[in-house]
Order: sequence, then C-alpha cells, then structure tokens
Amino acid sequence: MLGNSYEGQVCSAARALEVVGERWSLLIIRDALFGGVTRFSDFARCLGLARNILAARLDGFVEAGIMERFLPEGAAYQEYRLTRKGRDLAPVIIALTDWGDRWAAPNGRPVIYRHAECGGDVEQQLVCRACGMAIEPDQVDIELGPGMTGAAW
Amino acid sequence: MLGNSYEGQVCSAARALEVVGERWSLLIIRDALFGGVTRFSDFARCLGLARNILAARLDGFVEAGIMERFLPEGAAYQEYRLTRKGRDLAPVIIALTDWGDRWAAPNGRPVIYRHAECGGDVEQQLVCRACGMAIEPDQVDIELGPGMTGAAW
DNA sequence: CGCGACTGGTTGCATCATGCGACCATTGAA
DNA sequence: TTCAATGGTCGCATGATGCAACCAGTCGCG
Repeated sequence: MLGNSYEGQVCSAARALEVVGERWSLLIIRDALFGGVTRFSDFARCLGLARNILAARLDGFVEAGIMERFLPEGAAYQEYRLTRKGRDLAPVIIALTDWGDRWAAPNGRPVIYRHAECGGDVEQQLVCRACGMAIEPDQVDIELGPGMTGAAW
Repeated sequence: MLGNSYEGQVCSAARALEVVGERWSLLIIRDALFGGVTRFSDFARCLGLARNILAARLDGFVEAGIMERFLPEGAAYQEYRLTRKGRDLAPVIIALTDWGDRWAAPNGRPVIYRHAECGGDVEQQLVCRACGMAIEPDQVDIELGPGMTGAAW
C-alpha cells in the first residue's frame, strides 16, 4: 500500500508490500508478535504514531486478514490479535532485524531473538530444499513460475 | 524513512525500515538483486514509478551505502550497483516473497528462487544457533540486548 | 453516586511525500 | 543531420501522514 498498490508488478514481494509496506505497518506487527501488544492504546503508546493512522492500519490489517478483533469474554476492551497469516510475517521482521543488527546497530543488538525451548540465538538461513546446503544470498537465481503472467515482473 | 524516521524506536527493524521502508525502495532493490537491473531508465521502466521519486530513492541508497554509482570504463551511461550492505537485504526480500507466495499468490508463485549450484528451491528457515533445530516463528522469544537504551523498544 | 482517568476511536486542518507531465543537455545510432 | 534514448530536474496536483481537539462509554475510588 503506502496508500496504494504496485499494480504493474507481478511479484509476491510486491503483493506482500501492498499489505504491510506502509509506514508503521511492520512495526505494529512486530509489537504484536514479539511484544505481546494487543490493544489500541498500547500500540499508540509504544509506537508514538498518530491514532488516526493507527486506526487506519488496524482496520487494514483486519480487512486483509492478518489481524482479528477479539472481545475477551466478560468484558470490556477489545484486543487485536494476529492471525496465522499475520504471525507468518515473523521471518520478514526477523530478516529486517538481522540486517539492522549488522549494519545499523553500532552499540550492539538492542533486541535478541531466542529459541524459546533452549534459549539459543535464532539465526535465519537460506537452505536448498534439494541438496540441503546453506545458501549465500548471491547463490540465488530466479526462475519464472506458474503464477507469472505476461513477460515482465 | 517514508520521508522520516522512527525515532522513538530502539530497534534494528526500525533502523532498517528507515533505510528501505519507503515506497518502492524494496522493489528497486529486488530488481537490482535478482533482475540485474543497474540503470536509471531500466528501473523506471520496470517499476513504472515516477522518475523524480526514483532519483530520490537512488540518491538515498547511495548516501546510505547500499548502492554505489559506477561508470563503466570507456563509456557513457552510469550504473547503480548494490554494495555488500545492499545485497545483504536479500533475505528480507525473500521473506516477503515467501509470505506473498503463501498468502497472496492464488495462481501459484510468479517467481521462484533457485539455488544457483543445484537448481533446488530456496527455502528460508529459522535455525537455533545453539541446538541446531529448525524453529517455528511462534517458538521465538525476545530478550533485551546490549544496544538497548532506556526501558522501551 | 460523583469524579477523574483511561479506552477506542473520529474529525478537521496543516504539512510532507508521491505522482505526473514538461523540459533539457548529452550520447548514440542511422 | 536527425531522431531516439539516457539521466536527470522543476512545478504543480493529489494523496498520505501527523497533530490536536473532541466524544461517548468504562473503570476505579471514595
């Protein structure tokens, strides 16, 4: 989005950015995923964004199916919860964080992701499904798949 | 960026988004990384974005150190090339693409990432550096690290 | 019950980012 | 020489974002 779309692009990354590419979107999802934030006012406080923008983003997330509104039984204030589709964005946020840690964190990592079971550092890897090897980013090629229409991306 | 910053956020994901979070930024980098696009007019044509915006993005990338301007010897038109810092964004783009493939590609994947050596599918995994296990997104916890200042993210 | 604080918004206005089309100097090819 | 492409810049219109004010309903406290 960012208010609009990337129409000309036949590309899943563009489709994803239409949903979560606007300003604040990924930070809202980060807080929901890893900070356990669920309520309107808590998002506004944590992030310091304007409340009308927050309302617009949350509406968009609900409409896109990455969050759902939920009223805990008995009472009073509603929660915004990530759906499976929303939680599936975790790798995106972790990839951004990894990059920021490496290239924009002179004082060390502010936040560390840990394996809940054993407490170890979480690392993101590209793996080849065929040969099982770990892959460096420059060993990745692209190929057009069945969802491609027309000639261009 | 998106024209401005996420000042209140002490978070590497926010730092990363300040560099590549603006509209079109990640698509430009995607084309540079996987499409081999290097020239101003080619970016403009592939993406269909306004040329003044493209100029602003490329300037920003050069300033941020994720691209560099390069004049091939002998002649005439310049190229924009990703630096190491820029190529390191590949996992972000692959993560976005994976998500888009899963949740927003009803006709199948338009673009497939392949291991250059063996041609196998590239898959992104979270791995525990301590125990070596593959980790599901909901098994990830966070911990504050040395770069954290103050109490909040 | 009364009161103040908090929640979950909405509205209007100002400002910044983005998009569009016109323009321009230089290079290259016919 | 002429025509098209490159790599931009400029000005204006429109859209997105940010800010402050406002509001109804709820909660906790005395």
